[in-house]
Amino acid sequence: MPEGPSLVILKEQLQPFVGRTVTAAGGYAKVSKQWLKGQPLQEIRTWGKHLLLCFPKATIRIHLMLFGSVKINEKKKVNASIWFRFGKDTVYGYVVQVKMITEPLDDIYDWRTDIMSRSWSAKRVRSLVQEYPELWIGDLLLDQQVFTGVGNIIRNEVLFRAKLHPLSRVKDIPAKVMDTLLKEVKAYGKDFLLQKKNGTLSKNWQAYEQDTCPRDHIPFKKAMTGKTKRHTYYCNRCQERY
DNA sequence: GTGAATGTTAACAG
DNA sequence: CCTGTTAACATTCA
Repeated sequence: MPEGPSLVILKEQLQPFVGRTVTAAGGYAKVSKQWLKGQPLQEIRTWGKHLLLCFPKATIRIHLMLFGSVKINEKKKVNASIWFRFGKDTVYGYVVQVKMITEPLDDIYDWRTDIMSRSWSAKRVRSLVQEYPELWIGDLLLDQQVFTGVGNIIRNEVLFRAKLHPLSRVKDIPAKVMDTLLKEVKAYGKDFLLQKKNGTLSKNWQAYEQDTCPRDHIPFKKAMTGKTKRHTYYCNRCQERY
């Protein structure tokens, strides 16, 4: 369930808990939790696929990985990796990876690469991209240090929108095409968020999990491209390979 | 029942 | 030592 935009939705759902105080916390995640009791939830942030629950003493980082979920007052059969009670309400994190962060967030996170952040900077991302001239763009798009919050769906949709082949070498991609790609990453992040909210996300996919190219009406290629063992969907005709 | 899926990292082999 | 592969963590859906 988790690419950058899904985390933004999660953050919004949890917003009512900001300002409330943890009355108990637990879960099987190997992270200390006893300190959470009595801590008010000060703020919720996201960095790509990281959900950051900020308390005075420290921040709890939650990553949903592939199967994780965060639920409010929904007790499942399986134990929660972590849970927080706020009086009568409980927030559960199921099958999530949990980490405690004590450093100031600004020291460890570069908000300029987060596609869902107001601080996102095409300029910053472009200069980072140039540090990997030999990589295939399809691989680099999944690098969270460069394209923070991009997952396999966004990767496929954005390559299609930019008419760019996943097996293009970064150094061979014309500047204009790279600019288009960066613009589409940001734009599709926004579209993803809106479509997910109104339940039309998968309906609007043009490439991901599709059989036919909507532009050329020929079959998409479905393959594991590059080093990444994730499926890529692309059209050999309209997505140019540089 | 089987396999694949919006993910990442630690352990291992060469 | 560096690099590439495999295992591991589980859940849900087709």
